[in-house]
Amino acid sequence: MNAQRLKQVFDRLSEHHGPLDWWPGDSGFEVMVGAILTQNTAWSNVEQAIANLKRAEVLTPERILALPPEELGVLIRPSGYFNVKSKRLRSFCQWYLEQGGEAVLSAWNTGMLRTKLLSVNGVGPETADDILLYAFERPVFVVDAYTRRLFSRLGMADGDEPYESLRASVEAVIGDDVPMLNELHAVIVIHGKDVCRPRPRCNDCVLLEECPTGQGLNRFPPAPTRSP
DNA sequence: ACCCAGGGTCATA
DNA sequence: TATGACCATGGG
Repeated sequence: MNAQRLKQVFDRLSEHHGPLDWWPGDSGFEVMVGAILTQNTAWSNVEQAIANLKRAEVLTPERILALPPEELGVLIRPSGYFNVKSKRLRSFCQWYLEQGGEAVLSAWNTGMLRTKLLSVNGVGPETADDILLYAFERPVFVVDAYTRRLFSRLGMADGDEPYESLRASVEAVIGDDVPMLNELHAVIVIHGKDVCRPRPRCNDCVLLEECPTGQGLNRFPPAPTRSP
């Protein structure tokens, strides 16, 4: 990963979209719940689910566990996969309480905390890194589908590398700058939602000059297939 | 009607 | 290691 290029891309996206002040949420626990609910799901759907949890006054690990799984499913239904996510939320809350809550979890170093998060059923690498960065403010880079698409179209990555490979290459450039890691993932997501769509479509791409066709990032040809 | 969304698990080869 | 099926709602 070219350090100068990455920083240039960050600066342009940041000037245009930022500051975003992520993650939306009133507490660390709410961020964690949101990270699970937003798996492969539009955030607007997650907002409805979280609003339901708040209205029912059950947005705490104890209250969620005290809820019959079927009722939990009804509350989070707007976020999709509600049977799966109901089970995942319960697994996470049980783990969270077993571990002793947020204060105790905060005492672990980042590597240990990450390993612990990944041991929870329903918490994969991206969800774990969402939680580490946005709930615990640890210096990790979150890799998601938007990241792969953007870096791939910019020729900065293959796009289908292993998660850890892409994460490490970005962290090697950014270092332990938590505010920058926070903002970087945020602007990549917002840019992805607004402009860098799966299908060729250019709105007002701030990376216009990166595009050889002069029509914006979305008119980039598909990533070149790598030779075996 | 179709595409997409801030993934993860599990079975299979 | 690496595919593929599966999970489900809501907005454009």
